[in-house]
Amino acid sequence: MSLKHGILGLLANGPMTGYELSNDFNTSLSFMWHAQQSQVYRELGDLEKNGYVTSTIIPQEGKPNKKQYAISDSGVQELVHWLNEYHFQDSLKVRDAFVLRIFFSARGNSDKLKSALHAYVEWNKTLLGQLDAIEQQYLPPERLQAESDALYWLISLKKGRYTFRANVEWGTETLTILEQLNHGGTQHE
Amino acid sequence: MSLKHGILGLLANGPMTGYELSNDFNTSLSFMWHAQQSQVYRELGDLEKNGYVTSTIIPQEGKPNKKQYAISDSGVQELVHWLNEYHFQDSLKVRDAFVLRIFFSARGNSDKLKSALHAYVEWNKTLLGQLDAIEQQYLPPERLQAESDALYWLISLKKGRYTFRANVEWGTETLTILEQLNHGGTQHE
DNA sequence: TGGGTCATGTAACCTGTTACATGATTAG
DNA sequence: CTAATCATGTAACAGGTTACATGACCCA
Repeated sequence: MSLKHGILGLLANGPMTGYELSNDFNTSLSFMWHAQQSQVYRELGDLEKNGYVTSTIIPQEGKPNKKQYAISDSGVQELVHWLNEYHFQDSLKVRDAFVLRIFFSARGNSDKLKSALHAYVEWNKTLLGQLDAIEQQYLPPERLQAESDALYWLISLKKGRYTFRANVEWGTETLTILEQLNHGGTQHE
Repeated sequence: MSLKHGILGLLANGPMTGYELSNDFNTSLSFMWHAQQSQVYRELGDLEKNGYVTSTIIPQEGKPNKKQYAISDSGVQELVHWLNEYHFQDSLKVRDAFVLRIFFSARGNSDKLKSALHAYVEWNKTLLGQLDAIEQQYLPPERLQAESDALYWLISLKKGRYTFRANVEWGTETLTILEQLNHGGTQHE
């Protein structure tokens, strides 16, 4: 239900191609909504069929033609309607295969688990660094003063920070617990 | 891919019915893996078709018959194989419609947003309380000493705590930011 | 007498994933 | 010369959601 609205939201700031949209969902937006390229193209097809967006083909030289999508009036209407629903229950439906594995890990290999946790912590630190880069690129201080969008950008970004920081803290604490176990005696596997 | 292994993991501790499995995924396990009842029944059908589980019908009086599933040898094998993969990339693919909405909220109604955030914070506090209840019910101190499973239970539970706590902190900070905005002057909508 | 729990599922639909296909240009 | 980037998509499949269907028992 929401990739649709993610696309409409982006197009509300100006026309974009499927390629550009897809890149955004895989880079600067990936900490709040991730999507596959093939999914974006399919969704754009549906949106156009339903009249929420229109498309124009832009010829290019030396590169493949672009197909640029623009939001329609009914698209804006649909976006605003969705926006004001503000329910959050769906976003709390967790599906975390990594934690699920750990839950069953008495049957697993504890060395593998430790190195996975280490990589997990490092990766979350990398993600935190990416958020800093995004902030520097899209949210210079002068923009925060001038544009009302920028504040909501910043708030969303903070959500990513809280999440990844929590992951780092949990991972680090867990590693400590597992190390103590090893030194303390009883070893599984 | 992982509901399958979640079911196998639970069945590794003893036989269960679809109804019981489904309840677990909607209550005590929901902070790490959430699943619909209909999904559990479908998955059990597939697992049985592939020989990972076997079923026995247990007649009951005054209640509908139970269909109890037990894990097979190849099921255990499949579980252990999955367990030792330990990759975490999937669990970091975010899809958070609430944050996405906020990202576009310059076009939305800020009073609605504030009350939604308030509810979000309260709900996350409720979830934290549920984790405490789960810990008290399943993880009394004596069990942590005695059973090696219990440690991994606890670690998974901590993940839920970190996550929901981060949500509370982010929501609270965001509310403060939005309040200041209102008092400071410029109002959207 | 109305709603909750116990207990099984099916069907239709929507969303997400993986893999494939094409083909020119550009940077290392 | 090889890999990445630009740019479009399709097809098949896997996984998740919503709604429906049945029926007895228990509690307020």
